Amino acid sequence: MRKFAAYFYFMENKRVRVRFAPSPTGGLHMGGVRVALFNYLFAKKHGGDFILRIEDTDQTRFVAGAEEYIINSLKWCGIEPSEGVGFGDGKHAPYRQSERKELGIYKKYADKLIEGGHAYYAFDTAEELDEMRKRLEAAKVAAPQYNSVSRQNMRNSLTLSEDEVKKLLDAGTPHVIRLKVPRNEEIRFHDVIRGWVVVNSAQVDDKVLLKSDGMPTYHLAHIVDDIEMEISHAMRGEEWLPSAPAHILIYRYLGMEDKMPQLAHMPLILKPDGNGKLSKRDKSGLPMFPLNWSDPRDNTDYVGYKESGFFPDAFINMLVLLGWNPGDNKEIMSKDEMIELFSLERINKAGAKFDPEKTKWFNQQYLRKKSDEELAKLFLPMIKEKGFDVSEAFAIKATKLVREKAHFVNEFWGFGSFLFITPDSYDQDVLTKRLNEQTRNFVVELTAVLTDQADFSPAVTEATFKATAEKLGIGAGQVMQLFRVVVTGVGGGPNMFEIMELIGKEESIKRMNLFLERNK
RNA sequence: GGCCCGUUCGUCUAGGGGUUAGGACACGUCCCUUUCACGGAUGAAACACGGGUUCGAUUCCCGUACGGGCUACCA
Repeated sequence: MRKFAAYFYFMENKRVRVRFAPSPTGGLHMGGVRVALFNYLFAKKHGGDFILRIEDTDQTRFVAGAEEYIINSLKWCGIEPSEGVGFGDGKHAPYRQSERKELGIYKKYADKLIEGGHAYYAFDTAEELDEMRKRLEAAKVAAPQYNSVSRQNMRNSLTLSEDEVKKLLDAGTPHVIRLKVPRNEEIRFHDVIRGWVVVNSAQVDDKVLLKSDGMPTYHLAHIVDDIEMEISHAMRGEEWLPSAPAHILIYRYLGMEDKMPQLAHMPLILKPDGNGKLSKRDKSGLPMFPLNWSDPRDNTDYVGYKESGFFPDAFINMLVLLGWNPGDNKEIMSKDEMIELFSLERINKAGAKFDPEKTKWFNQQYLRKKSDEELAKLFLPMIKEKGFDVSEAFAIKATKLVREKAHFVNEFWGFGSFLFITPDSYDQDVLTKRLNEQTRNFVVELTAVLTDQADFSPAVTEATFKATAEKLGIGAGQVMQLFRVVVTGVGGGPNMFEIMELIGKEESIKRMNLFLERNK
């Protein structure tokens, strides 16, 4: 408990404000959705704010349409920010970093660090940096990087004279601003999920804070924005853990450690087979994106969960349990229940492999909870697409029959096309096994009896079926599957007598006669 | 390579100094059922390894192994 003392202290004193801050460099991957989800749940749980900030500081990687895709994805998932790009500006607008850069917000902080002696100008060209790295590698330096040692041999405001620096600056020489990381200092920080983490500053490089195009890097930008937007908790992927010490230093040098959010580095989602971080090219057969995404960079179309027939609630339910659990054995949770049960302390440390099978199971669970009416609304357009103009009432009855074994609504047609189409072929295995003179006679007899029967309700037709079998001295079980093939063409499916009721007497009799004609 | 993080059934996980190590997915068997599915029952299946600490370690500590992440004027 002791380890969370600081955290609880924080909670009592500051309004919870969290953010999801993706870069518009491509479609929002399901790993990103999960980070957004955890932020959202935490904000809702504590009655706080959830902000969408767009971190578009890398102009070379900007992808048109990515921002809109992110917004649409969050909407579909029901993870709606209360503030930010696409969700209504709050008092901290703008929420796009490129726009904030125009306002000079980041430069101000970078200058403050320079003034304090904690950052410096560096004029090195890409070639010079490359050369440095090669030199260090050749010298077998364990960690070749721009740091307290190597910067002494580079062209920066720490090695150049004041006059030279001024001259270069006045001449508009391209330059960056780098963080001046101390040579040997223990940097200690607390992570809500991982506890205390200690890193020596010798491992941290002199990170670029402001790029030569005037844009801030992530390192500077997110800190400035988190301070200005009064972020209370910074939840992000584990891939940020190694740069967290540099971030601690920046807060410290800015004199704003008191404004630093609580850090929470979340475990990554791993590939289902083999190892490694889940990637957009995963071949598990399941989507990696919430919505269809056409990537302009590689000209590839990626299918989405939505278009694959997933319910958004099932999707986020699956996601929330990758690295978090409520502590009991509860697995199926509504969004409100997730909010109620969510806590940062119950997030795991280890990465979680994504399981496609279980993902499908979640969708099945949600499908089973929906009414025939709800599902029929989704099924009806698919029926019409196949060219069958049936009533909603018919679709509801069809849904009732075909829903049982389905994981997805888009499987309905495959499980019950015979409800709409008169079969033109029959399961040969069943015929080989079950069709003989005696059983064919049974079909002849049953057809005759049913033709004269007005009441086609399941109970009545079933009784007739059994009575006819008994009369001919055949067990009902002997002819049931054959009869199923007669009417539907296939050997499995929903209750036969309910199928007959739905397709109606006329169609049923027609199919039986058709079968007899085709199998003399 | 260096640094950081991690390691309970195949997978997601609960648990935590003394437990028959629990649940879920998937898999096997049985029951229910005209079939499939659902449901029910049941089976197989895990504390990475080695040292400590301790009366006792899966749980705490240290190593090792393995896995992951980072190592850009990308986020």
